[in-house]
Amino acid sequence: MTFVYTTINYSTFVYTNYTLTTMTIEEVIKSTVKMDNAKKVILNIMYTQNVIQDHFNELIKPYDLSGEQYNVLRILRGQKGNPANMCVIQERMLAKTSNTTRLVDKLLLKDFVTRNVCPDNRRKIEVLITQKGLDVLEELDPKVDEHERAFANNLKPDELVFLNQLLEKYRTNK
Amino acid sequence: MTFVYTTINYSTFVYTNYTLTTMTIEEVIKSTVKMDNAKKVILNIMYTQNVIQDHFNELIKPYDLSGEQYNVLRILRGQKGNPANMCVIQERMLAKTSNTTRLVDKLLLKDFVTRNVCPDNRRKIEVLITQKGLDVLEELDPKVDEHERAFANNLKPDELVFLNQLLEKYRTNK
DNA sequence: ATTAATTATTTTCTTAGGAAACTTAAAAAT
DNA sequence: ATTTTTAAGTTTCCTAAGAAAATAATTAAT
Repeated sequence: MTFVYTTINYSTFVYTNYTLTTMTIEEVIKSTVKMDNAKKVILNIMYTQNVIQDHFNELIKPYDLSGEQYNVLRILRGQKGNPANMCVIQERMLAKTSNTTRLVDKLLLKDFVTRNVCPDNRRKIEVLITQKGLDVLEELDPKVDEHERAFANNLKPDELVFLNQLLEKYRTNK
Repeated sequence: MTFVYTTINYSTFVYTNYTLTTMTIEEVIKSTVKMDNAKKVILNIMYTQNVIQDHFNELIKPYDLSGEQYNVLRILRGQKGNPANMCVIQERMLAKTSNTTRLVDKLLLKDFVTRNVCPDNRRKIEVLITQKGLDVLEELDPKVDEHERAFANNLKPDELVFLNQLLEKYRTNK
């Protein structure tokens, strides 16, 4: 067991042979001035999202999928055989501003989905995930699970629950 | 005072004449399947970041600034008269992948910064915020404060502190 | 003193993203 | 029955972003 000492800036501690480094947001952005908690929370959320996303992008890089494309595939799998039309995909995505047509185009090129005009309402489009799309998701499943757990394991189960509640309450809109 | 009833999906309640709606992440993405907390936290962080960013983008839209550009201006103001070179700006930004040269180019076009080769080390660039840049930040200050408080007020002061701690612990890396 | 390696920044190339206009189909109104 | 309105997607135009290569200056190595 080794001990790591730092210049009090970082809270570094050693756990068997891993070095865990918890950095406050001020340390991350090397802030010189004192921030209030309202500002800190925003920066913490923005930065944490960045860390998660970078980690996730590494994970899917070998699969030639963007995060958004992966997300659309997940939505389509969730349909359990039923087709989803564009506006259904749109409303289930995290970033509502994304151009769904373009995302589905990309997935179509890779044969991960099919796209057909809905016979009942010819304005609508029916998008379905293919077996190839399901296969790639299945291959990714354990890696995504591990990615999620890697972060979640930093907290105790009840802390995780509380973090969810706090975030949901924090974004309550007026 | 009005009362709003929903189909139990949303936790909607009425506070004087505001309607507060707290949505769980499952409600937001209209998830049909049960998710574990590890996954929920990730989605909550990603989605909350989206909500904050959309809100902030509305705020700065009239000023012809992107969020990243605003961030760079903040870093430069934080230098209190000392110039910052590119790599200093880079390391203080939230998204480390951004192209700092391009960001500074944009700010230069608007006369919000100056850019000069460092006399001591001609590889380095000294970037300084101009009075015009300081003025636009000052004009934005109260609006940014309000933006931060609007979210922070959804939580009690100690909840805010705890949320910061949980996020910092959550992203601890191994 | 030259060559090699490193550091700091910029440029290029390609792909992605946002906003708004456009198309087509269905529903509603007269 | 025809016109108007609304809905669902798509396309276009323009700007932004990521990755990698390139440039230039400094430092290190032989």
